[in-house]
Amino acid sequence: MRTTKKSRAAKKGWRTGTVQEFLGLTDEEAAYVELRHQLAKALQELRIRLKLTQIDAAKRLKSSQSRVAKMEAADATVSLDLLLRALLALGASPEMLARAMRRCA
Amino acid sequence: MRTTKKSRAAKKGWRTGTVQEFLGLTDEEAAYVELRHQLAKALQELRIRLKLTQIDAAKRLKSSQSRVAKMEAADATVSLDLLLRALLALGASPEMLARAMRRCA
DNA sequence: TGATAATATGTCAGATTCGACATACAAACA
DNA sequence: TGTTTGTATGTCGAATCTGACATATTATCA
Repeated sequence: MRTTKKSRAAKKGWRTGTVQEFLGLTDEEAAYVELRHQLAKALQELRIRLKLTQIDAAKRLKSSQSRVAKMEAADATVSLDLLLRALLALGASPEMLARAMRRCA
Repeated sequence: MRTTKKSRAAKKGWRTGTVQEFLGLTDEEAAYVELRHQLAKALQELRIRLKLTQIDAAKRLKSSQSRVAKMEAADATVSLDLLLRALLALGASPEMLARAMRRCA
């Protein structure tokens, strides 16, 4: 964020800070959340690149449309386990996963 | 594997092939298993680098010694989720995780 | 050798996550 | 506008995963 935006916000009385601060997450919790979001995004991008609907994807994953939607939304009821298996099932390479992880840093 | 070893094995009547072939795993199943093993190994290496016993590690992870042992053994009852959270809890960087992923390729 | 510390394995009740279904919302087009 | 297609959200019984405990196995050292 350029300082201008932050200071403008301050002038208007907005409190600024990270989501992590706001929720009081530890570093590892924040990293975990971030990781989930990066993988969820990677999954959606991969599905779209393959020109699949969520229903198509669900078939390949032997799951349901609703669960695919939740995966892509990084819903709390979706485990990293499921996210990673979904990515692999759609043909994501370990290289691709590594890149998604890197994005968390 | 250098060819010499494989051909020597053949001479002795050993059948050679990958574990994947033997178990009849699909590519994605094999990748999933490999991923688990790489992360399990990374966890053990990290714990040892920190000079922690499994009991010490269990305390930091708010878990038990037996579960830590199973994590490091990539036991079937341990999810990728738990493995990744354990790694993060011991301070593994996304960079480190990315490196472990890449080792699967 | 035996004692002690570290790690591995088996089991289980409670917690979490799963696929599935119903249904709500949103975009594209008639 | 209504219809169709794709996506999001809420719920639930069944399946899976979890920490904990007991116990076995494997070092390490006296």
